[in-house]
Amino acid sequence: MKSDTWLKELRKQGYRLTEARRAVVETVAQSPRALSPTDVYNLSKEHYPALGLVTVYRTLEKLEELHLVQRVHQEEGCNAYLSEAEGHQHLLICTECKKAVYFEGDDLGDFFGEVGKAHNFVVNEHWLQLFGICKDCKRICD
Amino acid sequence: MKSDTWLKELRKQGYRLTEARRAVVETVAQSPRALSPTDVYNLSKEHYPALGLVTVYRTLEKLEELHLVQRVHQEEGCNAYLSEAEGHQHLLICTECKKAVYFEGDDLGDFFGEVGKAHNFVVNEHWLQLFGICKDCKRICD
DNA sequence: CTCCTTATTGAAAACGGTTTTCATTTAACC
DNA sequence: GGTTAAATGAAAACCGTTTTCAATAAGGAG
Repeated sequence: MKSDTWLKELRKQGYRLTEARRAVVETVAQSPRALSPTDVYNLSKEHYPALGLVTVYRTLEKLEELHLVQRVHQEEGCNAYLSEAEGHQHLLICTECKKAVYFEGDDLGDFFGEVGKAHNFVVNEHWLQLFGICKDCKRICD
Repeated sequence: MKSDTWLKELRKQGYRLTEARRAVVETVAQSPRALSPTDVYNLSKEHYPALGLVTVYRTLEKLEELHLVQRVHQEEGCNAYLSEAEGHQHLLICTECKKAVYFEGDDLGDFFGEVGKAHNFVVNEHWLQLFGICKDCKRICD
């Protein structure tokens, strides 16, 4: 269970495990799409109604510090959070249902180096995201 | 002169040419890096002190509508604006001085299609940005 | 199990960037 | 020059995020 791993990791860092934190972690860990703080708040409140929005912000901050979640940029906003993949991966996001999937992009490093060289840059980071329609949503559109 | 082209384009769309608008357009058109609304405000004020921040927002909005500028996402924020390139191009940004350069990425389409197929997605948009250090800043770092 | 310390919490206030409102100004056409 | 509606800047409203603070509760010590 991903949320248990996350909780264990939080504990290992010396953070306390509270009901509020558990609710937030559970929500984010099991979501197939990136969630905004408000999304997390609304979803988590169902399991822990006393939850405050502030706690959502603070917990997301910690999860990001520990590289358990990452911030995702989309057309609709740049403040959504998603479980991070292990290793260096990139995102493929469905523009209909917002489902997010990771893929490997190892092959691209060389190309990026070339681009850099051509412009007299030393490239040391890249940021790649694909957008499309997933099979499930495609079916509905047709 | 890029700013003249932009002003002409605004006029063509029926917008009026004001001093405030000229100042904003000039600032953004000639900037080598993406600028936040506040950046634009401060820089433009030097040429037109009566300028209001609201006008900056409104003008940037129009320039974006006309695809003369695009919004750029960076570590520091997602609300900076840069002249748009003609055709489909990607950005290479210096993390030191923020200078932005466009490059062609035509070769990548096939790869992206493959990634999509492997995950049962129809990919119809991609978002790619490289970050590095430009020659000028490299010299200073060394 | 109970006590104690201190991290964590939620409510409310503060904050900062963006948008709306509105009376005034001014560009563009006659 | 006169007219009209678009555009302007100041102020207020707005909204997502952060800070403040007193109350709560997690988790280690006894």
